[in-house]
Amino acid sequence: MTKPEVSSLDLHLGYWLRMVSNHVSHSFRRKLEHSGVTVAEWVLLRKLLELGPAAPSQVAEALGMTRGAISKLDDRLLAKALVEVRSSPSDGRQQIVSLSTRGRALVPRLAALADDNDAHFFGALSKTEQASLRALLMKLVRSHELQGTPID
Amino acid sequence: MTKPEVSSLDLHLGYWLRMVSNHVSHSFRRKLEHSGVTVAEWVLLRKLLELGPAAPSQVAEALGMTRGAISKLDDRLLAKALVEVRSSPSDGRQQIVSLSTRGRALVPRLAALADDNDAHFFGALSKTEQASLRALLMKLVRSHELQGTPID
DNA sequence: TATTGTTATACTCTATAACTATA
DNA sequence: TATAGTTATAGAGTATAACAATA
Repeated sequence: MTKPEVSSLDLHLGYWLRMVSNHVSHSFRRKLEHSGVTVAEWVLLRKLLELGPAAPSQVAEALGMTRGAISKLDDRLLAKALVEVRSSPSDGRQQIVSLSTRGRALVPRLAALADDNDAHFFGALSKTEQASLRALLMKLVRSHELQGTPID
Repeated sequence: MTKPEVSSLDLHLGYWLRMVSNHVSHSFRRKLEHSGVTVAEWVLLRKLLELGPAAPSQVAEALGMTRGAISKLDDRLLAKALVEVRSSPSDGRQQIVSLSTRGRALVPRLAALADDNDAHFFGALSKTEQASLRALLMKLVRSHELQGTPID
């Protein structure tokens, strides 16, 4: 027994991943503050731009979150007039959420902030390294069929 | 103008990083549940093993967290009898937190869970790819002098 | 009954800032 | 005064589960 103990104390990839990711998100949160939008809200707005008008449950599915969580976010975005909600003509239970004009105008500005944030953090890597990192992350996403962003 | 709009909608490395990291952490949280310890508590326990007996402020510094946050975590770990706290003989203000016998016994078991989790997620990558990912993350950590794990 | 969305409740994680007790 | 730690407060992010309306 050669003191195996905590074999891989500092070796967990998950640990480093979390550390880096948390710093990136934290920094992004700061950048978003000025626009009065949180990270979770940004992710939802961004997904809505991608999906177009969509039902909350569809968004929940796409983001890997619960309907309750999406409902709460929708409330906040509605209060900020960044999305619009209407009922489905075909199914009275269903709603359709879409970006408002204001929301559609805001998304590119937020995306620019995300660009800045990316540039700041990943600028420490060469273009080749950035591409490698992206490829590795995408491979993990595909391998596990990660469907969402449980922002958490 | 060739509809630049949200130029890099799906191109943000930060986005993918967050997605993967959140899934890894989420899965780890599930694994930890059985042991009655949260992710943040695990990180603190792990750091305490690394540092040995240490003052809360020292741990806060090492993890890039506030003293208030550490204080709360210490409370919880104390309630679970996983750490012990004593006053510094030399300075009445200062305290010294260390793993209890029970805590010391637990850490390797939690590390094993972290191993499992890593294996599950990063097993989708080859050994070479895992090494690349690690190297890239470490480069980012070093470049930005990330001192902590603002778990968040 | 099954499904859509809402709401009530409850955590975790963390920050900020005010406060207490030493030094 | 300055430092160590605590506490009060707040808020983001999210889950679970019970519920209402509609199908």
